[in-house]
Amino acid sequence: LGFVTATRPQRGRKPLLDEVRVVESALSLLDEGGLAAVSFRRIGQDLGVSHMTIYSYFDSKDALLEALVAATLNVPSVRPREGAPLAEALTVAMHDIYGALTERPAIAELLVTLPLNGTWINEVREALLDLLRDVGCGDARARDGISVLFNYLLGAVLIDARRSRGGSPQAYDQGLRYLVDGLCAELLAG
Amino acid sequence: LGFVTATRPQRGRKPLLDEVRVVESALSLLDEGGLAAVSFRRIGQDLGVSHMTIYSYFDSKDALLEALVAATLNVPSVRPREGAPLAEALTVAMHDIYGALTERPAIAELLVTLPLNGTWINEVREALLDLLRDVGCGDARARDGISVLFNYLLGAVLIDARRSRGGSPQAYDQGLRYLVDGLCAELLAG
DNA sequence: ACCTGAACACCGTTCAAGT
DNA sequence: ACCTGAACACCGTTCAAGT
Repeated sequence: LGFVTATRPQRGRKPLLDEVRVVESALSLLDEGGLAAVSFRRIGQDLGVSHMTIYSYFDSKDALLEALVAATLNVPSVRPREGAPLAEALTVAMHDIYGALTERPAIAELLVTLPLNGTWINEVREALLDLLRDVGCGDARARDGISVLFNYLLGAVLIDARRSRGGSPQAYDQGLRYLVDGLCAELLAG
Repeated sequence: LGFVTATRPQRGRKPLLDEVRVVESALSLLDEGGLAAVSFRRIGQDLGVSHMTIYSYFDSKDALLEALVAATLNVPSVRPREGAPLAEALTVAMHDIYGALTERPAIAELLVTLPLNGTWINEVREALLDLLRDVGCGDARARDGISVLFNYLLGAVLIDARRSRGGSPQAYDQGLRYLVDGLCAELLAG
């Protein structure tokens, strides 16, 4: 569960919990009962503490939810690999993020609902931007490209998650191909 | 506010309200304070009735929220116009839906959160499918096409709504062009 | 620094009762 | 059929008090 926890001076009583255990409990509640099942009271019950104890680790529910998003979005392939062609690197990264969000659609809902003040979104964003900048395209163009791809990714996850009689499973790859092709053609030509 | 209300036998007391007024109140609360401001209690207060009276018009909060989505998505251009080229008709319809959702981003969130059992989503879907079928493409292919476009549309609305330092305003049209071009090329060739 | 229960201000919804 | 207030089972969060 990759998110940073500052080392503390350890004065006073030893903590019963830590941020990771709270996040794990929250994620298991999320997987079982959806977003509605994630509450400070249920987490406290799950961990055998007062629901108020959770405030020792997260200042608010929004702060906890942001940690859930960060833990989910932390996939390795968004880190740029050297030497790989642009289209392939982009496609792999988008595919992995898609996979991570498809396994936990509620996290995609949070991506939409949350204020997104946290640092994690900027990290993911910058990593993807580096993928585009490596190929020598300008900053504004790279931002538009990321926006285009991420728009499509988020929409795909959210719709596919609750598809009743929608498109086929290949529909996502099909659209992604259109976008990557059009994007790369314009980037390399311009 | 285009959604159907069945005419009733009118036995017993004359209603104080009707579904349209409830929806209007809910939408004004939504525009002022976001989704969090939409509650049966506040609507009742706004309309000068008990919060329980709202249950006379909508069986549950989800039913009310679905009506809000239906009222917002009811844009004229999704109805097929005869003689217009496919790419143009699709682009216009997508553009109008995009505009409607951009003015009320919370409705896009609802599109994501809600179960979507209602009939309205099928109507919009069928209307868009007709646009594709008019050009003679198969049913499965048409569904995939709609899925691709709608994925992108929803993602774009949700991201653009809370964009802090994202892509430029043209980013949406750019991606839409890639998708429509790729889609039409494949449809007409295959 | 961490933990706790009571209390506050909200929810949606059920119920029983009124017209 | 429509309207209502009390009550129930939940929330997140503040507060004061404990270790």
